[in-house]
Amino acid sequence: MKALQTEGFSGATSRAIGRIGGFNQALIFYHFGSLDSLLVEALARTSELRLERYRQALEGVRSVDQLLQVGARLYEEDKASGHMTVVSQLIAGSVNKPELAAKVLELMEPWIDFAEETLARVVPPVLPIPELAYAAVTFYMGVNLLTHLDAEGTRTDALFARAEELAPLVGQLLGSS
Amino acid sequence: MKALQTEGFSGATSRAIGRIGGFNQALIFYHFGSLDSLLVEALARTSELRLERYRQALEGVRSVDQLLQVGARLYEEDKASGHMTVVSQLIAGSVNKPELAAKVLELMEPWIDFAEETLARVVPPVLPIPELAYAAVTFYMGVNLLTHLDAEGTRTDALFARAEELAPLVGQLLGSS
Amino acid sequence: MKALQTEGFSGATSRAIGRIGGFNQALIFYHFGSLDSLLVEALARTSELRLERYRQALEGVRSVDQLLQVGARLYEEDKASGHMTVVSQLIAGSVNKPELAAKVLELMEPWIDFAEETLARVVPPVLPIPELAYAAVTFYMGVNLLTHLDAEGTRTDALFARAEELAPLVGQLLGSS
Amino acid sequence: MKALQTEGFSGATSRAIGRIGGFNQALIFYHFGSLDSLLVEALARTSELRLERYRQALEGVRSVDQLLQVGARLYEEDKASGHMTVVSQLIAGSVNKPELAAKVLELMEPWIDFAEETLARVVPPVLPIPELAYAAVTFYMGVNLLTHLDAEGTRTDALFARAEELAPLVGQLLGSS
DNA sequence: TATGAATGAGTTTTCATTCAT
DNA sequence: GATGAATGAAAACTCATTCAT
Repeated sequence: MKALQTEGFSGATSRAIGRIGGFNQALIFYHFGSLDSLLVEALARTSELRLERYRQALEGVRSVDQLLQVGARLYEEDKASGHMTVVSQLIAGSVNKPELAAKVLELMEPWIDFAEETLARVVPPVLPIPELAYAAVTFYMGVNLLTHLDAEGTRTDALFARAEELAPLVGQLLGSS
Repeated sequence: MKALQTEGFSGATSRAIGRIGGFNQALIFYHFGSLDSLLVEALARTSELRLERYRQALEGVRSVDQLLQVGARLYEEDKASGHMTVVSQLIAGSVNKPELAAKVLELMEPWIDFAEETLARVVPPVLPIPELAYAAVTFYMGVNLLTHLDAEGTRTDALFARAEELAPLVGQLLGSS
Repeated sequence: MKALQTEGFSGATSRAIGRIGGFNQALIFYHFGSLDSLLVEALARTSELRLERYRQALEGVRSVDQLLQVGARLYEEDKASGHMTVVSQLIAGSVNKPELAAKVLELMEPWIDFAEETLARVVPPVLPIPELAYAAVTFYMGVNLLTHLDAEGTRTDALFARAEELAPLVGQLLGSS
Repeated sequence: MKALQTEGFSGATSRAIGRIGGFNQALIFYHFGSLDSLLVEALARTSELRLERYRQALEGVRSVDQLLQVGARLYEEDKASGHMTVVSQLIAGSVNKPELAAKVLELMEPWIDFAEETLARVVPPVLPIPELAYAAVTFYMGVNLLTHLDAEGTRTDALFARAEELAPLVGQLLGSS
């Protein structure tokens, strides 16, 4: 994960990973068979850990208002832990690697399901939950992708801040429908 | 652009580009000095062309309703032309290349400005236009990134379809605020 | 010559020479046929010019004393004009290029002859003039080669200074034999 | 060393070295990091070996006479072993490579010291030992440089032969001062 | 005379992966 | 489990040279 963060997908070579992790590069192949397998495994682990954390953090949430507040905190964690970079780098890096793409897609499914479950608790049922969930995930991918460009994260931070501010209004709007 | 689409950032090597374009790979360095310069140039060109197209397509738009309708069409064009892949691949590929990242960021600015101008015409002024614009661009980056995972584009297509459907409702909601 | 000085033999490429001289690299091939021909030509010209200058400066010299004094001045000129680097770089660069080596050798001959003529006027005839001349040229090649290592030339300068100082002594010694 | 001898500095490419040595060129980078490091290492080793040999061969020497005799034999060894070419090629090749030049210079220092020590034992103390030592090293660099031009070494051989012949005379001359 | 574009072979270096130990 | 060495393919980039204009 550290390698993906600092070197990007095309820089996350076996040598780089070995150097960063302080071990022999051949171990990657001994334990994982191939570089891509290691990367997928890294994605799988961080994905599972984060999903668990999301579940726990959002289980009590019942309003858009709360959702946005807790979401902002989770976003900070994702950023700090490097989870974000792993996700966006692997997605981007999977363009010409069908097997990698397939596994990434597979790991994305539980997130879409989770988004649906959560939104179902929070949003009036008139709204199309599946599409909304996919939109939320899509948006979050954009956040992932832009994270390193928007270096200090000022703009995205501002976004979340503003969203929290407006949350009551949104809740009201949706509630009124 | 074709190389980025079919091979991804890490596969868009000078050899691959030369092969796909049917010319000697050394020409890339003769004309552009480096691979990255070529890629940035490709991004700059498609970005400019698409922005021009967006301007023309959205200049008459005055409602969220219309915006979503025209937006769905523009999205289809972006996808078909390969513009999307260039964008997401270069952003993702710029993680460990500060100069590349800087240039990509530079090329993104006019889009954010454009999003602000457009939203200002379409959305009630109570809403925070700058944040909304950045959110829109972020969301679109997510769309770019997921494009190749969601191979036939079914899910994202569904998203746009649903959005168009709901556009009047959104307009009503916002209008009522 | 400037290219050989600043870039060395292996860096004196057609592109580098064109850039430094401010002309199109293809001109080298138009006018000289090949890179090596250009380099040989450069050596030939500077060699001829310097030999002419040496002849004129040393024609009146009749003692070791004077020879060392004038020699020190000629050495300074060689260094400043870049003549030295051209010589040493082309000799070194000719290791695996027989034709180049042959031409360089050819250009060296007049210098050996000239050294013999000059020494014959200056040194007692008991001494083996041809060997002494070759030794002088050899020594001077060493000076050429070391010039860029001994950056400010302090050590070689000290050598010449000391030699001038001791010249009368040497003259005496040789005269007494 | 063989590559430097047969191909010269600009021809001592990783491919050439690998081919001549009968190993994969990538090994150069695995073991030495860069081509230049390999070359410097080669110089360091031959330099150390030869210096050791020089020390041992010259330790008992107490007269110019003997010095020239032993020197001629050491010169033959230097030529046969390829030590000469390595030295001159690396010096010449370091023109536009400051780090290489620095390391070459560093490796030359012990030789100058050694020359001083030896000359101090052999030459009357009236003479300026440091300058004489530097002159000796400089001369020997010239010998190195000219070695491949003067293919069969006839002229330089003659030089040494003549010097041995004249050694007693020189000793006498110096002794008389 | 001069130029910009083009080329194929070359450069150093890095890659993922294998393998003997 | 772990390591250092090894490999062949490929990376970005540069080379001398050619050629049409």
